[in-house]
Amino acid sequence: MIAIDLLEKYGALKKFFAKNETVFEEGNIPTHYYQIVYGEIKMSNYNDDAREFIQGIFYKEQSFGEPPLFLNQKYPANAIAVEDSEVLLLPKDSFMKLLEENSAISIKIIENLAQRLYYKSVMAAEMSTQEPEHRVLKLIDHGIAYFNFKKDENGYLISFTRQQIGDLTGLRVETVIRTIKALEKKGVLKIINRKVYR
Amino acid sequence: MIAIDLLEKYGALKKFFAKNETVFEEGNIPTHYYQIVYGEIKMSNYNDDAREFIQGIFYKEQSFGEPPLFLNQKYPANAIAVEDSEVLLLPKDSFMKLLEENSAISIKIIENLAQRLYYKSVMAAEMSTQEPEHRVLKLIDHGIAYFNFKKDENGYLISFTRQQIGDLTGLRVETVIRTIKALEKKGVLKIINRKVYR
DNA sequence: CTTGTTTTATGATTTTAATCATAAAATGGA
DNA sequence: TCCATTTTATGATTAAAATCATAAAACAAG
Repeated sequence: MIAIDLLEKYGALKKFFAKNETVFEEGNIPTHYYQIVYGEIKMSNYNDDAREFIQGIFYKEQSFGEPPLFLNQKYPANAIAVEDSEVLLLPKDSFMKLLEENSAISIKIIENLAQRLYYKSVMAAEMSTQEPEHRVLKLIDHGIAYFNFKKDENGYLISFTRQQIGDLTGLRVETVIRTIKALEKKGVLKIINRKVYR
Repeated sequence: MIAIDLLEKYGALKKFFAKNETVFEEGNIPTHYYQIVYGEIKMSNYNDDAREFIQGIFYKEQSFGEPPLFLNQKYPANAIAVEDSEVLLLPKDSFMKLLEENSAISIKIIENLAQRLYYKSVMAAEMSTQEPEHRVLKLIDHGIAYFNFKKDENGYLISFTRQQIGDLTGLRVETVIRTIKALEKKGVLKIINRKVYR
């Protein structure tokens, strides 16, 4: 999102998070702007009986956790490293100073938030009113456009586990497995040794 | 959100929308920034079998429909006047010019988008993993904080119909009615001649 | 290479909200 | 004021996804 050297000019420091390590927790008050150098971070909630809902998955060059930072509100979800990752941390005050002094960055932040809001709007409508096949397909098609899925001779490889798809769509693993099978039967996607292609 | 005189300085014009009139439709390409002078506008989707999902309800001084405007993407939902309303329309080019020349407004836009993203995040987690009582209560408590619910001697009057609560939470009217009854029995809210108080 | 964990898989059963049916009360236009 | 529509309401039934149980395949860590 923001150029690394610009962030460092304002005092951002790199921090390493091992796989499964927590970056911040639900309920914490935000203190920093976070931007991934490399790796993969997920933001998720756990409900009363430990069921997970994944708010989003973020990859290199992407930022996360800004909304509560701007609002002085508690984090609504946890951020956890899905794999070994390096993240740039910039203290809030320095970040706000950076924004003030670089107006082009504000537009970038706006576009980024707008993009995430757009995704949430589309998925919210899907999750509330559509059946599993529709929901899973929408998530996959969104993933192709915005996550880093790679294309090969079989099509786009959907690099999510069935559990992750479930946690992103609010469905159970078994339902996702059965739904993906049904979608394959309909010919809208392929399963080649357990991997899903679209 | 943005001062009316500033908007008008950049060429914004007022437009009247009668109750139930459409402001814009899902699939349209955005051309203007919209800000409500007075009235009430809802944004919502209809799924394949005409079931509605309300993305949000907006009141005076609030703006709506910005995300796709910034992204040059189609509107993901319809905007309809819930009651007679007056809306300020500013063409996209003028709006972007306004933003460039008034950096403080960018921060306001960021905060507004952050707020809406925060709401969507919380509701998405609720809708995917929580039971009806939890979902309805979360919506009501959010409404108290961010919609214009009025407080009197009985508590906050929840000025949503049961149908609207259903369309905002992804539940059916009958389920909402039964859920509200159950919540009343538990003492977490009151029903005084069919009106809900919290 | 072995072992523990995660991922994918399938069948049977249960639960819960949706659906269907019906109606009284309230509201809003004409 | 009357009539059509919307809102709230309740009971019975159904459908669909969750849950439960179990296991093979794949993967990761030591």
